[in-house]
Amino acid sequence: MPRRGLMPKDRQKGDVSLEEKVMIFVVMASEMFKKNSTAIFGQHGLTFSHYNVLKYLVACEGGRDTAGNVGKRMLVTGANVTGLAKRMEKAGLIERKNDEKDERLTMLQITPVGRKSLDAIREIQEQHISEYMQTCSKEQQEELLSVLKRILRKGKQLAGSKY
Amino acid sequence: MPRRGLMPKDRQKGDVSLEEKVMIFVVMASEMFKKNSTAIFGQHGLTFSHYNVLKYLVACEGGRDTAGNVGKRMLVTGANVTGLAKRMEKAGLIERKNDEKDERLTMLQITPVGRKSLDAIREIQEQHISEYMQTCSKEQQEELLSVLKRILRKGKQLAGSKY
DNA sequence: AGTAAATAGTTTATATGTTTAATAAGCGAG
DNA sequence: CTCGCTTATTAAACATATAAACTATTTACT
Repeated sequence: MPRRGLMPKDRQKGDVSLEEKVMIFVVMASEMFKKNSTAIFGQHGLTFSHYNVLKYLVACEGGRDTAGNVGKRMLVTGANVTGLAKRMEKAGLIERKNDEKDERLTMLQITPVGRKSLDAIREIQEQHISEYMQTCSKEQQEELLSVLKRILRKGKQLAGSKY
Repeated sequence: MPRRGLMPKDRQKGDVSLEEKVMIFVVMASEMFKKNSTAIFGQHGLTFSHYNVLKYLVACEGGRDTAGNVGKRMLVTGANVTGLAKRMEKAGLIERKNDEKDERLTMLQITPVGRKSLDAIREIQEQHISEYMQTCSKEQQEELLSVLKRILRKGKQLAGSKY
């Protein structure tokens, strides 16, 4: 029987390689974390995306950045940011206004309400995350982070210049 | 100044803990992988969800399982499976029919077209995944998988009996 | 200055995914 | 045989995502 590609001879067609298992579990762990986080954020009127935008903005100079940069960070297209930003503005979490120097730019700025929402969530989310991380040592966390960073960088490479 | 919770004294309020960084990168790596995979699957008329359903079904006895079990595997609610399964049936990837023994159950079964789609994607997706995994050793992959499994299990715990 | 190209966002159309709540139908224990 | 449980579907509302077409602005070049 002919063998194709890189499949080890002890792995059958229907089996799943270690490599694929790793990526499957990256995705499943992520999905589970997102769902549990969304449940927490929802109690404070935020979606997972809302939280991440706020979390990013609050770390920016003046609590503001361009729509484009937010999109890059969130790994989504510009059209997406428009809708997301509008919903967040309607919820009072951010403000949108054009940059004074470059009128093409839409600046997104976190509002006091947005900061308050983040504050309300901070402790419980830290606790939530700690639950997951209790399953591994600090050293394992460091290594996990290092590997994930390399995986993400590779992903960006593969995606080209989209993000 | 009072200190609250478990925040180490050398971390400022706006900073991100190692623990949170790990989870952020789990999510970002997952999102990036999903996007790149979706681009590949899209060339064969599949979404990321479609692929995962097919991948699961093909490993099942007779290429079939209940809608409920598929939902559990995909970490989504039943209502979601209904819509997903309908779209996949319309695309000819699966068949839906009631179980003969228990008429409550909706069995989802992969069709020859579904199998062919999977076959068409297999090699390129294996190559795609290998690209990511070239960034770390087999030993690191084993450890990564082991940690992710624990994280996922913890996530399921936290979610209760939903999945 | 004037024009072309590049950049940033928005709009539109479409598809997909998601949750909650209400409903329907079948099964099984008593 | 009927009550309660399980399973799945439906419906409504909304969030997310993409591509393609379009507007407006800036920058580079002649």
